[in-house]
Amino acid sequence: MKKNDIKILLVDDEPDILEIVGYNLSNEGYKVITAENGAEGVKKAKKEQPQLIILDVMMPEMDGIEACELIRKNPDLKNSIITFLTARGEDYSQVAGFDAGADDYITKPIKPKVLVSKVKALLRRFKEEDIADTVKIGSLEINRDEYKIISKGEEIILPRKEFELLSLLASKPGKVFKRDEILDAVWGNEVVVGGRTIDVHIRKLREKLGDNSFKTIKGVGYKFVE
Amino acid sequence: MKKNDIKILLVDDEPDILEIVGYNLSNEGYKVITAENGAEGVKKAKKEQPQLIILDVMMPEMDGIEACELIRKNPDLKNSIITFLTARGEDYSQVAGFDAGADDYITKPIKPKVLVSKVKALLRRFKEEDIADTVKIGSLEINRDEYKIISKGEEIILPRKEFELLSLLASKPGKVFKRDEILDAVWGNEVVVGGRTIDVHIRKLREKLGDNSFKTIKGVGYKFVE
DNA sequence: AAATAACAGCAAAAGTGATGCCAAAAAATT
DNA sequence: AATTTTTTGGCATCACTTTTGCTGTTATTT
Repeated sequence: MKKNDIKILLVDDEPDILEIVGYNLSNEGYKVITAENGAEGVKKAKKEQPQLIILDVMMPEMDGIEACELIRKNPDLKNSIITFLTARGEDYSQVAGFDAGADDYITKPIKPKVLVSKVKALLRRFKEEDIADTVKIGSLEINRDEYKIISKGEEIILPRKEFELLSLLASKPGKVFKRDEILDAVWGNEVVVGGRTIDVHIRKLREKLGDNSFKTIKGVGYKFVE
Repeated sequence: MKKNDIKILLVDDEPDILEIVGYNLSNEGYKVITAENGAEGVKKAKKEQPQLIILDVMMPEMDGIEACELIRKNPDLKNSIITFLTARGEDYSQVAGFDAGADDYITKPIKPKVLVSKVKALLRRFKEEDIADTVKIGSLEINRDEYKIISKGEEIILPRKEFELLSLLASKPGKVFKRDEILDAVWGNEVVVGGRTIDVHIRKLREKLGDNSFKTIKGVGYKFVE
């Protein structure tokens, strides 16, 4: 998982906090989602499945503790890390927060450096877990692990040869692959297949992904463009 | 792992701190080991393999930061949780501490209730990872200890191979496991079994858990999806 | 400009190979 | 010994792959 795939949900009723914390985390490369109250926070947590949730304790309507409990009840979110934002001296809320299932708390006033260090430390474990072998080209996402691709948000499962062909072409967008090269890479240099084989696979890919992505260079080969 | 099997190493040069923190944690049922300086702390950490290490930052001879770095270098201790004890306002040491590989910090003066809550919270993650050897994926719950699974609330006992196969596939939902990989992981690379063996086990699992969870990627392998 | 040749697109058909399924044998557990 | 689990081989099937023959297009030659 790359850094910019890590989502952090920030829940606070003060726009200033949202602004400054959000800015600092975005700057570090994280994808930041914000919510302005507990209810909205819970909703977005369920929808976005963030790895880290930063919850202000003191909020109108639904406070952080309650939101935390609701979030923890959701099984999909049980691996998320939840940390509270709390003013110095609110020791009571620390205890209650931990009981509600929080992993940590951050005290206000917030110091950007401390915050970022803390977030990194909290996420360290999470990061180490899964590094997906996935490549992104524009709106196309190729996932070698799962033998599937995501095009325009839609998941498509491709047969082996088609997948490998796409995988090859998309590995260097813009580069023209000669027919020989393709044959070598996808079919292996021992196997000999007829001349029209590649075309047919290209056609299948065009059907599934849209014509415009695959350009034919006559007499040479094919290339993939965004 | 029972609570009284959990070891906490406490490193501080002030006997008072050792006394009060140690007392509170012992009271909670944890096994507490103490050290009075950094060097001793590192030594005991290596020897005792505690799950949680609480390090005072300010100590004569070897300070907490240095000790932390040394501990983190030890591969056996890389899963230990390290938290610093620091006086309020020492923001510098917080940052340096995280850089040195700490997971958290606790500010002095220490409030027993906060301390205990925090320790519990820190250990919770640890417990979930290593102790409760059970994994949840959607409505499926896999209990490696007892070789059984819970699917849609119903408890199912699976034979070894079936269990291991499911366990493997479900360990990374979505990921396609190639036949070779499966053979390696479940059967071991020395043993050679016929080609139809995997199919049959997949079939059994499909019978027991429902068709839709196991997808076949022809020419590649299988994957588990929710 | 017309004729020719080379090339790629296309659809359908044929080929192939991997997987599903079964029933039965072998092995392991009880 | 009885039962359960695991493996196996045969067969059918289906998905994927490759071929085929045709068409249209582009490039080359005359």
